[in-house]
Amino acid sequence: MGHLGQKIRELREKQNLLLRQVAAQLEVDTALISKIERGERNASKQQVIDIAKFLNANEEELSTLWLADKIESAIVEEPAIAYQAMKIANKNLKK
Amino acid sequence: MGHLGQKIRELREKQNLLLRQVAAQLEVDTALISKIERGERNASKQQVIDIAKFLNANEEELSTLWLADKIESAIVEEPAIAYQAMKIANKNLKK
DNA sequence: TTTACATTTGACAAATTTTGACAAGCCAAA
DNA sequence: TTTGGCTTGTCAAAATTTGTCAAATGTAAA
Repeated sequence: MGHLGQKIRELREKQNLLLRQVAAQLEVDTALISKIERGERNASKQQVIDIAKFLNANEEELSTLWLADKIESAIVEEPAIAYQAMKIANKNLKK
Repeated sequence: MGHLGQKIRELREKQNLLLRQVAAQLEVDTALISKIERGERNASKQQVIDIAKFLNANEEELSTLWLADKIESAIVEEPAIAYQAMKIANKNLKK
């Protein structure tokens, strides 16, 4: 787990930014950003938006990773039936 | 939303059982079963198992619907990116 | 109509989960 | 060593979820 966190870390390091700087921008503790990057905590939707902006990243891309993490944490306990369940969920999405 | 609830109601009515009877079996209030059937509340995993047993239903089928509901509620706010996110989640599921 | 149930609804307290801060700890580079 | 960046564990506050209760609503028979 941690698609979003991995991506954030990658983006942040590529720009030589410190956790502290991202944290300041979002007005949260450094520890929280650390946890988000390592997938120990989930970011809120607003935080994803703010991070995307600060890191000059594509907001939709980050949001997609964020949602993927959410889905993964929903299915992780039930891998055997996850695929079928996603098929059902996806089908009804189209309506 | 409410794949599981719909199915439960269908099974229960086909067997001419009352909410009260299902509730008694699960040792919960009738109102809760009503809410589960109408998708107003989520059942716990254990409740899904107990209901499947009591209604002589396929446990895996009900669990799948239960998980589909969970996934749907995760993606419902982000329909535009849901498909892509599911693809990512599914990909990592295989590992 | 009344009556008798079955179901639904809304409000609520209790329980659980999530959230973010804080402080202490770790680790690598100087 | 010290320094600076990151990580970790713990905690209280906030938010969400859970199931119950009582009242409301629906329904079918008498």
